[in-house]
Amino acid sequence: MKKGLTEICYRFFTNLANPTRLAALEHLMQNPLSVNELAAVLGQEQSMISHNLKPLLECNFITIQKKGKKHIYTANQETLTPIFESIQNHAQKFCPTGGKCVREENLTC
Amino acid sequence: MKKGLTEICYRFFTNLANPTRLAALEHLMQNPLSVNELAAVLGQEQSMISHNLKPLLECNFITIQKKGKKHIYTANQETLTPIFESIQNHAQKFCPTGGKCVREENLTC
DNA sequence: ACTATATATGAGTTATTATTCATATGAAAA
DNA sequence: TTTTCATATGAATAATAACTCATATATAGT
Repeated sequence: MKKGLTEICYRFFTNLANPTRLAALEHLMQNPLSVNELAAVLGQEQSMISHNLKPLLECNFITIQKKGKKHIYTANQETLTPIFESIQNHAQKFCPTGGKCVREENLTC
Repeated sequence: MKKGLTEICYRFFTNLANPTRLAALEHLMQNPLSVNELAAVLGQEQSMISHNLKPLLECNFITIQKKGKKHIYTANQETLTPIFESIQNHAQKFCPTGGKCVREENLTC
């Protein structure tokens, strides 16, 4: 692990450690959506979606494409697909019962 | 992205979105260490290290091995190596200047 | 220009998470 | 069996991040 990666990783994980942003990404991974479309599908206020898309955009987890009034956001599949796959692998191997861990004493993973 | 993965990812990212835990992992990726060894090398209090190792252990990002009084912690390379590699890839491709992003308008990634 | 629509931003509040300090537990040595 | 060393835990405080509401900006249509 290179020097400085800790800092990059911290920004990376902090950015993604948010249920609204993850839910937004989950939808954007399937197809690009506008802010209001995301708000509708997630049942959240528009301003909350905008606030949460901003950091995702800043770290290029998503890209924006402005079509008239609408801002269409697209997921960065190149980055996100392998990350989510790694997490799925970890979950399958180490948290197989979905909420409980392999090791008996650890119940919150 | 499977249903429920958002929740797993949230725990995953929340757990890792912490500079102390990332710094600890950075060292543990190189070789297993005890709590006090980590405290020394990170210049942090023992209780803080213990507090931060706990969630890492709970999600099996690290494992513990008790040798007498000492508790030796080992990084889960299988999970962590690909994750950190993915992040490095992302950083190289999308944040090449280390702090500034590819897209001009995004300066905080 | 004026209105409607879509999104972004700011500031205040609330909620969550991290840190610290004191203390408890547990294992080995004297 | 009590002392020491190593780690863990609890509770209070401090720090950080999220959410909400009001409002600003920007684009397009009338």
